[in-house]
Amino acid sequence: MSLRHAVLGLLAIKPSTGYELTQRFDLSLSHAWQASHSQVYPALAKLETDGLVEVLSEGARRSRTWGITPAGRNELRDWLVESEVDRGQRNESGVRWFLFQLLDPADRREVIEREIEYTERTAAMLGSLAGRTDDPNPLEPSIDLGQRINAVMLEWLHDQLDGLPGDDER
Amino acid sequence: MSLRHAVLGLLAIKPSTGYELTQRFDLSLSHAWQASHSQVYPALAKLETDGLVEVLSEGARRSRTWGITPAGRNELRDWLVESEVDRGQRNESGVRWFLFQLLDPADRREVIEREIEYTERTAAMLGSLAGRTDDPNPLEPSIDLGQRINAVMLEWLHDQLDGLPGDDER
DNA sequence: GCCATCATGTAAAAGGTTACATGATTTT
DNA sequence: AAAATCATGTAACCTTTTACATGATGGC
Repeated sequence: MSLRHAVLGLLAIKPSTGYELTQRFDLSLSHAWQASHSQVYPALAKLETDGLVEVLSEGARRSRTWGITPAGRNELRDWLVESEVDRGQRNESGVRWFLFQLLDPADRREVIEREIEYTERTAAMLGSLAGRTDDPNPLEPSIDLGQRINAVMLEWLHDQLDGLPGDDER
Repeated sequence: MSLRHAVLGLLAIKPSTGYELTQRFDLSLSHAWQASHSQVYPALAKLETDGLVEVLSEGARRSRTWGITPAGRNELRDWLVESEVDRGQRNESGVRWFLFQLLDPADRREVIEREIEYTERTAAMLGSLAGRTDDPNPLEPSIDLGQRINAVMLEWLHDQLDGLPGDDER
């Protein structure tokens, strides 16, 4: 279970209310982890009983701002450094590309073109994230990685398109 | 739910018993999808009532070999071509790299080195898969993609290592 | 005063993992 | 004959998603 670690991590970056955490899962972690508020609130309650997070302040509308405790930082650090990475992560795109070969050329073309569009949109999004020279962005490394992977993905997709039986033949 | 589609896909490649399917999930799809036998058997039963798979033959030890029906092929094709890709795939490594910045340089070095080892092992494994020139491998494209992504990953990891505060300073 | 949004929670249903259970065949 | 492996299934538990439910505040 790494929902708790994702929550700890987000709180280590910045204290937040449960509501804000839900938004941050959507904005900055949606490509890697999702959690809706119905998971976040119980998770915070559990982390509190474990002494890993604490309420820093209470605000309007019954809101509570949570922060990570020193014990929470230890737990997070141990997870990141000492624990085994779970490599058996489910990946729907992986399944799709694995089964891709079963499609006839016309369908393959359609799938590839759809994916090229998506990849180009992602590239643009990553580009705008990286382009902010004003602040020294601590996320720069993972954005950079995303851009590099996106680039090879695009290349590969075009190679796959080129490899299709040409529609100029008769 | 794409467990059903993964099962349909594997059966579209080759008819199998439930037991063999479990093994094939482990061998060829473990990087993208896992399913244990306790998931596979009920899934086959469900797919049968839906008319998407059928028993082709019964063998020793009460074993039954399943195949995909024409309706099953339609369902699989529709999923691959017509349905939206679920992009919100959970990715523990993604979370880890996102939170990576929170670690101090010594810990970062440890994590990167561990990851370089893993990536090199993966590269070797992919290389041996791709090196089989004897059969025209229909999985070649996804192996190729895996190799390319692995290569940028390795580059990025070395760049991250180089970017760490040097331990030659005093 | 009404609506949108902020804010927090619980409950039901679906999906997935681990453990339990059993029997048949092959290998040693 | 015992052990390993093939082969299938169910049950309990945990996690995740979707739906239900409610109240507070700020802007119009």
